[in-house]
Amino acid sequence: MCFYLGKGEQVTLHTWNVTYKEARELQQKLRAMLILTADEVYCDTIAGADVAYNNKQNKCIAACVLYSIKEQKIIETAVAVERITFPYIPGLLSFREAPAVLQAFKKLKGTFQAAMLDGHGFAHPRRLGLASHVALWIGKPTIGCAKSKLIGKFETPPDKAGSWTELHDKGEIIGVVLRTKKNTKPVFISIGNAVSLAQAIVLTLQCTTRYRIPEPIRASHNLLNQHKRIIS
DNA sequence: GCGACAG
DNA sequence: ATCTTGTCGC
Repeated sequence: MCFYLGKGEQVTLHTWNVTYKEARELQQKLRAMLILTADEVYCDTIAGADVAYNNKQNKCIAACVLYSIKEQKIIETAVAVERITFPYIPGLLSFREAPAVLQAFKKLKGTFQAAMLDGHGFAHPRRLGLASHVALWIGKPTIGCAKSKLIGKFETPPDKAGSWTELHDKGEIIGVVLRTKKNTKPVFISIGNAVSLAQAIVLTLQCTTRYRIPEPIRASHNLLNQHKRIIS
C-alpha cells in the first residue's frame, strides 16, 4: 500500500517506522494535500474506527464498523491485529494508530462515503491529525471526533445537546467543541478532509443517539472490548 | 524555562 | 490508551 506525493516521491505504509523529525516533515507535506473547500458530501453509510493497545505484548487491535445513518444501526464490523511500531507522542498519534486502522478498513466488504476517527483531524499543530492522515490514505472524507483537546482555545458551549462553540488556534477556526449530550463533557469535532466543518457537525449529530460518543466510534470501542483478549 | 499534551 | 474500587448522579 503506497501513497504518492508527486514528483516521484512516495511513501509506503510499512515505512512508518520513521524518525520523529521525518514524521513531522511528512505531516507538513500531507497538509498541503488536504481538500479544505468541499461540496456537501452525500453520506448514508459512515465508517468508524478505534484502537486498543497491549504494551506488554507490543500489539494493538483496531476495530471498525459501518454505520447506517438512515437505519441508525451498525451494518458491518471488522477487526485487525497489528504490531505496535511507534510510541504515543502528542501530535504524532496517526503514526501509531493509523496502520492498524487502515488494516481494519481493508477488511470491510461494504462501502461507505465517509469515516469518523477517534482523534483530531485539522485541529492539530500542523493541521494533520489522525483523521486527516487516514483520509489521504483511504481517499474519502473523514471527520475527527476527539474526547479531549490537543490544541486551541474555546469557550464552553451551552449545556444543551447540539450546541457548540468554535475551537481557535493562531487566528483560524480549526474545529468546534460540540455538546452531544446534556450534562456531559462536549466532544471536539474537526474536519479530517474533503468535508466542511458545518457538515462534520451535522453528520456527527446524525450519528449521535443517547450517548456522548457518536455511534460509529462508540460501537468500535465496544467491539474492541469484545476482542481485546486476542492481543493479551 | 514553563506549561500543554488526541490515544 | 492502560492500570484499578467503589461511588455519585442522571
